[in-house]
Amino acid sequence: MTVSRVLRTPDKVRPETCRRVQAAIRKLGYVPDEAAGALSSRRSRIIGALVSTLGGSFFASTVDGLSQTLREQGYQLLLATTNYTPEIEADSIAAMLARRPDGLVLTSTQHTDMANRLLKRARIPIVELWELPEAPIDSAVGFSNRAAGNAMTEFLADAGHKGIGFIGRSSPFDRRGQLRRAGYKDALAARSLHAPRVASVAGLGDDPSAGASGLAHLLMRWEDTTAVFCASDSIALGALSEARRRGLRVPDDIAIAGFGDFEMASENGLALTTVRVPGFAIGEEAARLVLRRGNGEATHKRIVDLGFQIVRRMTA
Amino acid sequence: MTVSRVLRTPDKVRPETCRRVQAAIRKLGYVPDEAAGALSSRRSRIIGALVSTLGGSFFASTVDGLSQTLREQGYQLLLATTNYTPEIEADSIAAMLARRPDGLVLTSTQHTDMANRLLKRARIPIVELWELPEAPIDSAVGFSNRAAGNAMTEFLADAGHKGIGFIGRSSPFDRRGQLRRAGYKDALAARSLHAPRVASVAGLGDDPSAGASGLAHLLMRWEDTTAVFCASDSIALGALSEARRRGLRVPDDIAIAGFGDFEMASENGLALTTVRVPGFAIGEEAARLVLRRGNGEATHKRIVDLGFQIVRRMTA
DNA sequence: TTGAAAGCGTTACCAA
DNA sequence: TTGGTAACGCTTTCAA
Repeated sequence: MTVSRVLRTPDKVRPETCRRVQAAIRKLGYVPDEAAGALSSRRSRIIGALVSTLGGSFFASTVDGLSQTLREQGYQLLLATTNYTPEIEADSIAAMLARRPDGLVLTSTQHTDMANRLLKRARIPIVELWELPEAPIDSAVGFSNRAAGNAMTEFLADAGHKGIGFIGRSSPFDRRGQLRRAGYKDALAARSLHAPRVASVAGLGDDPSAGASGLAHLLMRWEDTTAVFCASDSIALGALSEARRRGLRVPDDIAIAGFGDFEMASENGLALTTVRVPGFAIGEEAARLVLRRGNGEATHKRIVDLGFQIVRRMTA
Repeated sequence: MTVSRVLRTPDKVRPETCRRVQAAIRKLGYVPDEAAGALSSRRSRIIGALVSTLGGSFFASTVDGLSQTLREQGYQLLLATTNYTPEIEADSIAAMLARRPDGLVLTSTQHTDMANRLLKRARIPIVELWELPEAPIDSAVGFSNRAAGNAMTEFLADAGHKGIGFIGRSSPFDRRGQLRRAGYKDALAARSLHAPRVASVAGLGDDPSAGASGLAHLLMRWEDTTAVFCASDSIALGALSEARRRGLRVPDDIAIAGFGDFEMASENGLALTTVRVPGFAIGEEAARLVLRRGNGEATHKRIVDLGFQIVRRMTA
């Protein structure tokens, strides 16, 4: 009826009628059924997002940014966590596709064949986050983890360090961590410094204990290490606490740099020297991009580089 | 047709037919439309969740738990962030209701009148999280913030402290923080210790700088303060760093306790004495509860107390 | 500017 | 065990 018009295109209806309808809506407590609308119009106004986990600080702000921007545009967010498991991701993608979302946002970089097939067939905008893939499925928003790893290592080298270690996870699913490590290695090679000194800590998820054992490992194996670059601020915190336990002064005896610029890294917290990455902005931009592409604006840049920033504080 | 049965109730169909249908499904790449199913069956298999923000560590793990448990049960999660704004919450509730979710999960405790009306009328299970309200809208999963605040203050008093301060936010929307503070005051009164020593820091969201300025304020106003209880671990980190700046030994000169047991508080991180709260478990239990209530099992407990735990580490 | 009719892709219900 | 038919509550399209 006319009700639909009042709700979707109020200007196509006579003001008087409009008011009458709205009054009725209020009186009856009518809430339109978007599911029926979606079925009929073939637009769901839903965007799906897949993240490995919300813990660990990396993606939480991105989901915040996504959610906020989508809401402002009248869209809703369907969220699934994959727990770093490609099979769960594939299942979740299938489940989401069954809701006919107007777009999909992914933070993982490894997909099963099944997942790739589903994504291809879906014919909706797909945005990959937190990296700049060479061959994106559709489009991407993020920054170069490799360049970031490189930049921080260069920063440490510029500060005069001759022995620079790296602490990260060894998980094969942590593609981004591997890229940061690759950037670290690039820098060492470019400076002809020394062979890579890497402490790879087993397990998923960053946590401080990885930093503690990583620093211990590094210091035992390469005594002249004077700086460490950690793949996340959580790891850096662990390294910091291990250094303190050993009576090492930071940054004089050992410089420590993190990654992520989590809240705890701030001036009044750890005062951690780190790499700031635009987590929230990635979410906002992903929302805009997925909606634009959904509107058929295929002319836009497919890969958006939001950059990163070295933040110098007290630990390096 | 029979396809629907093969998908929903495979046991109601002859194995042979079942196989043929499944083969066809694969060959055609058929993905059922859940929206249409929802419209027809009046069950959407969607649960909506509203959180103030994912940043700040408190709710991220709860959403992880929710998402994981819902997925296991074949449900999906519609997520919205309200940015601590009751009006946004009300809008988001309306938007979610338009999707006909089978249940709603809320982390905020303040709702606008409009929101309350909508919630009442919805006739779906509503689960409130992270507190034990005296009069829940429907049901709740959490723990007593007041009891937790009380317990930590008692812990500090038991350790012999005679001057105990509290640092928290002053935001009126932070109901839970106020309850923790109330618990702190209860304990002081029960011990006949001293009048409350509260540093209320303006602003939304916990962050370390609140802890830094809070500690400075406390120490200036009440010189004989030897312990502070912070409304979150982030605040505690700020207090810790301020103490360090002042050359104060922790816990000898000043004991510092946090709240939340965030990752950074762990043994290899800050080694922070804190209150552990079951964030992930709240999410899991909320998922189970909302689904059970949706199945008409109205007999279950409406308020689930998951408790908390004082974790004694190195700072108090 | 408004209304009537025909779907959208499922599931519920009833026959066969 | 299977298939036909009628909703479910919208939007689209077309006619008035």
